[in-house]
Amino acid sequence: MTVKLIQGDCLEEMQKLIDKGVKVDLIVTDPPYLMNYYRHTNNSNIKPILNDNNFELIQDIMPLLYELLRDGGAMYMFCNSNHIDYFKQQISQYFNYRNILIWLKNGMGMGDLKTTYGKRTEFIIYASKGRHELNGRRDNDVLEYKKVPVKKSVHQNQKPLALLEFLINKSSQPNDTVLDCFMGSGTTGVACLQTNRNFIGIELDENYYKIAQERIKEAQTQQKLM
Amino acid sequence: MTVKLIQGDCLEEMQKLIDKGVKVDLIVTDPPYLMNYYRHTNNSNIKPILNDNNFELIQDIMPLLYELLRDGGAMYMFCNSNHIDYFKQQISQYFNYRNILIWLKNGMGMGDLKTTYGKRTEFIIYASKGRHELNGRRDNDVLEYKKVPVKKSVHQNQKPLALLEFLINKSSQPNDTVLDCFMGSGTTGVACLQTNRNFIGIELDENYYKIAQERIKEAQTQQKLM
DNA sequence: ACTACGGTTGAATCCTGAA
DNA sequence: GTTCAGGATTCAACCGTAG
Repeated sequence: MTVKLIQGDCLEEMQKLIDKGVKVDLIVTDPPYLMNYYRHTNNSNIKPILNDNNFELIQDIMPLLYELLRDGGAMYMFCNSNHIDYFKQQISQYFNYRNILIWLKNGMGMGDLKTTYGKRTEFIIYASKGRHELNGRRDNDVLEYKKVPVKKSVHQNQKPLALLEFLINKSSQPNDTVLDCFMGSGTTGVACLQTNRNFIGIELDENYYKIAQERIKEAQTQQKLM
Repeated sequence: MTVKLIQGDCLEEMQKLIDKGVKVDLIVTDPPYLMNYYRHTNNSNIKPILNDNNFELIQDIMPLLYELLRDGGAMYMFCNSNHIDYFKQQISQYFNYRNILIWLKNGMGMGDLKTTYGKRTEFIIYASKGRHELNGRRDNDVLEYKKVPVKKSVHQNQKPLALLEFLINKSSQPNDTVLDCFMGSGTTGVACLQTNRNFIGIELDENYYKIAQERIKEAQTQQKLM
């Protein structure tokens, strides 16, 4: 299995991959959610989120993602309910929109306690390039996985490993290549190692890039020991 | 408690209500989902679905709904994942978008078995006019209610009574007035009787209008007996 | 006539939950 | 246990019309 980690701007780096003729079999990624907020936590590893409502980024990555994905490949993009409309429309401009999957978490999110319902969900838009068949039995659109506890997490929005493994298993084969252009702390990469997929991960932030490197290296070491 | 049932076009009838100065405290409605397909069922009470992708209708009702709702009131609008982006954007043009609630059903939908995940969910967009406080404890965005079995239902997509009662209780007080401009078989009206709310229901289809009349009359009779 | 295109019909088909 | 019916769909075959 090969793991390729790239530190840099995902637009530039994806263009370089395209220029080299790279194709991937599956995209699994968790882009910035276009929100301005700070995370309230005592864990100093976690940085405040400073997206400037960067809608253009989401728009700009779509043609690159589409170009990089092989025909018949799938994409899973995390998204929260606030921007589901924008994400769905952007994705639909290039890909075949298929499902909105619901990640059903334990616990509730924050937000105004009196005027809104607690958020126990996050969305994952599933789309394909051409016809893509899912592996295994017919699962449904509700994926129930516990959150990674903040105390154990190194990234502000770390996704459960089992959830990523599920998506990878549904939509790719062993030895396929998976791309995550917003790698964060590298959970997708670890999931790829566990499921025998090659991985290409891109991350802009140096701190997260190093964390991802370490996590993936550690997972590789553990795998060799087994 | 007063129940007002109107047979007619909801655009025209809502305009008449506005002209009379009517205001409602809550809107709960289940509009056509803008889909074209035929339903496969043996229940002869249920008509095939023949929406002609009437996007304009959804657009046109928004200003009327907004005008009819009192300041501080809420709206719950059912929607499926295929058109969630369109519904959310239309609603956001007038209302304060608050949450996408997930109705978690039993069973799965149909559709391509190989390329899509089975749908176990439907969406309910919760929005408000100005600030609206929810009643009772803080609930979350996942509402688990079993489907009404087709054999027991009189409408193609009858919603569970308990689900409607939940929404009504969260966002209105006894003696408030609730509007449903796509009444269908009148489940919202029955839920209003159960929760001591006044009800205004509008339905275009004569067949469903009569069914709603009967169901609501029956619910009233049962209530008087108690 | 032959293709291209668009709109409509109905077959398919698997997991779930109720019986 | 085991059987059995049904689902806010998608796909593909099939027309009818137009170029």
